[in-house]
Amino acid sequence: MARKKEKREIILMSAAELFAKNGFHETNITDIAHSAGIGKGTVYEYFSSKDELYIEVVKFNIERYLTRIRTSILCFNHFEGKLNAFIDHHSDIVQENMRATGMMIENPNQFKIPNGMQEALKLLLTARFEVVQIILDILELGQAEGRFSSSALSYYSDLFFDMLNRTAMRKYIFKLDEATFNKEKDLLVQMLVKGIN
Amino acid sequence: MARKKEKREIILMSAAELFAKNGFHETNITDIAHSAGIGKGTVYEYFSSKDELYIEVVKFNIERYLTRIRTSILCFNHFEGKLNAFIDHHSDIVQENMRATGMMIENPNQFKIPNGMQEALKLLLTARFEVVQIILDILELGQAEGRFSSSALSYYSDLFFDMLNRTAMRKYIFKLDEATFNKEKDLLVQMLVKGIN
Amino acid sequence: MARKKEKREIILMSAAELFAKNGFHETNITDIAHSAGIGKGTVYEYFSSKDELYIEVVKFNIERYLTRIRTSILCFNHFEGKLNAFIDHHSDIVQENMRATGMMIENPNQFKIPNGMQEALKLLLTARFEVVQIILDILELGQAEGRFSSSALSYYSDLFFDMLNRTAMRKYIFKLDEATFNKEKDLLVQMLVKGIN
Amino acid sequence: MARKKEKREIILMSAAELFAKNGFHETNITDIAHSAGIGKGTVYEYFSSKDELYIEVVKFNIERYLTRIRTSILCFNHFEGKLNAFIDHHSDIVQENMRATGMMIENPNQFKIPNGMQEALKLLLTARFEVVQIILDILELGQAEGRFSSSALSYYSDLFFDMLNRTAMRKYIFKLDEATFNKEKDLLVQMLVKGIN
DNA sequence: GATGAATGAGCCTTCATTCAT
DNA sequence: GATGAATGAAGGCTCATTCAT
Repeated sequence: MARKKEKREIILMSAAELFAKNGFHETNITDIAHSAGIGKGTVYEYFSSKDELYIEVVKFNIERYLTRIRTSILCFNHFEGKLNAFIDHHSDIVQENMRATGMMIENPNQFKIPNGMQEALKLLLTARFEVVQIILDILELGQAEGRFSSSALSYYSDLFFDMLNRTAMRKYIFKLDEATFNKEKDLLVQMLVKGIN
Repeated sequence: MARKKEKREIILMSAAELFAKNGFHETNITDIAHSAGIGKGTVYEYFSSKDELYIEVVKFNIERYLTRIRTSILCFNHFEGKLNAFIDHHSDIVQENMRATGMMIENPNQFKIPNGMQEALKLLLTARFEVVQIILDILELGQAEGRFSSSALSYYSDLFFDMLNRTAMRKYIFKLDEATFNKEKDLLVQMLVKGIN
Repeated sequence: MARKKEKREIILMSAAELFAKNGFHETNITDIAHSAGIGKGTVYEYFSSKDELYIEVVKFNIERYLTRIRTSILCFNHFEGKLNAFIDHHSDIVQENMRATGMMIENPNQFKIPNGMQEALKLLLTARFEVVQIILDILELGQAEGRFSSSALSYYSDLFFDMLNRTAMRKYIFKLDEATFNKEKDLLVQMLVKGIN
Repeated sequence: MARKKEKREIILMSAAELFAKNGFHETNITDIAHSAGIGKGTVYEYFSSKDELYIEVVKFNIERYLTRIRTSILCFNHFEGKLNAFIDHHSDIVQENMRATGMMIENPNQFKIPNGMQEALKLLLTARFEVVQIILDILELGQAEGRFSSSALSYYSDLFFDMLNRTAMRKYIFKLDEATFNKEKDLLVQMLVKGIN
């Protein structure tokens, strides 16, 4: 079929898709193996348990997300460029995720973690911290550019992640057309700069 | 033990606590019954299935939340008063919920819905809509008071719910002292009025 | 409601109907109580268990059947009259039972006994023995009247019960009209007297 | 242990035995698995549910019965030969079934169908129809051989199945010796030909 | 005597995991 | 390394029976 490295990745991606679409408990190993085109027992050659597989899926998703966001903002040098790139790619990822998983447009459980799975939780919290750091860097750049002054950029960065995420979700939840969505992205940036004006 | 009405409520509250603490799948009927101090079969005298019980818990939580928020803002007549009341009570509810359930302070899954439980999902989406409406009313009051002008209050109201929620969560996640938390609440309102400034 | 004696009978008849319609396991005490218009606990005032209730229902059915058959043949003095009365009343009982219970016309399980319920089984076997004795008396009368001679009337009596029962069932299974059914009753008696002829 | 085909059959036979001995409701999957020498979950590898397993057992029993009866009468060319072969094999099957299942000799519930299991009921009714057809073929052969004349062979065939079945049951219920049983078989055929003589 | 709320034993079924091939 | 048949723990749910009122 493929080399060891590749088969592991196939399982990981199949699992990522099914976990995203159906959640942890509603996804079973048989389905994952079937979706990956391999035998049930083979999953256990690469992952020691369903829990571990889930952890690896979380890691995989986080890595993919961070890599993409970081790459996307790399080629911009200024505040606005970086911020827009961040917003656009985050929105795209939300969109792709929803399309790929056929996720109910209204489903707010994108980042659901099975209770008690502490390790996955820690990974996600750490990842959020890293994302917020990226945002903070952008905001500090904006401040250096004189767009605004604030001694609370750390707080605002944290908040901004939720604001952006909600803005991206809104597009799909409310089936906004591109123009309206762009308007909302502007409103989001505006809010940073001068509040609800 | 108690009258019929009361026992239903006892089950509901035990279930609410366990579902919140451990999630739907990790909570079993035996645990709920045990926690409610009753026999397993008794749960089925009041709720026809685990799913139905879950739905009722969601309804119960929503009702409790909305009633409390609505009551709390009722006695204020102006923008700032209502907004602060909303913020304070939402924060308190988050705090109480976390204390009551012994929820891992880092747990972001407060509003997790088991996959496929469409009815619970709808309830939650409707509830969010109602909360956002409450926020919108407050923002419109602020606008009437001349605090700001905007033709996008609807969008900002939606966003504000996440901003506030995150602000409330931060207090417990980062174990902020009261002073710092109050500072962040101020920053939140400030952001509305004049952006990151 | 009624005197003790009467309430017992109400339960018995409700149970008889439900057991006949749905079988032992598919009938529960709640349904019986409801159908009898009393509380669930009250059933246990009159019958010590579901099993005992079932036994009593079997006794009740047997008694009713035997009484009716015996009464019906009493007023006839000769072979043919008694035999026809027996056939007609047995058929009527089968029919009534089916109507009363809304029994699937194709259901062959009229006399189903829950496995392991030895006492009910014994009652039914004893009852069959009594019915066969009634048939034997009639056949012996026929022999005394010179209709046929046989040293094996005991065997034939036993067989005759099944033959008659099947003949009665056929009417409902195949939805035979009255004329055809009467023809088959004639064929049944004929067979006794001169075989398939 | 055995190949897939064989294990399915082992489960089927264990289930057939237990269902026959104890009935549907008094037989649980754990017992079947234990009796088949396998784990409980394994049953569900071969049958999707207890109901399906029951249906398959009914099919299995019918198939076995029909095959055997058809084979046994095949090598006889004349009425009496075929009829006796039918009678003998039916009796043997009743006997074996009773021995194999340790069935209470008095148990009349051989063909009991759990209420509401419509599919099993249909299978059994169809099977009876096929058996009666076999009997009809034999009787028509007898008529062609001039043993008797009748325009109601269809009715008599239907009746004959019950007559024969009762004759076979009598042997075991009343613990008849071989001679008496043979006498009764003769009486049965005689009855066809010339009635209770 | 009458009631029905409470109970828990028992059963079907699922599914993560193992292991012989 | 790959497989999937086999397993049994675990959980939702039913219902006969009890007992306090």
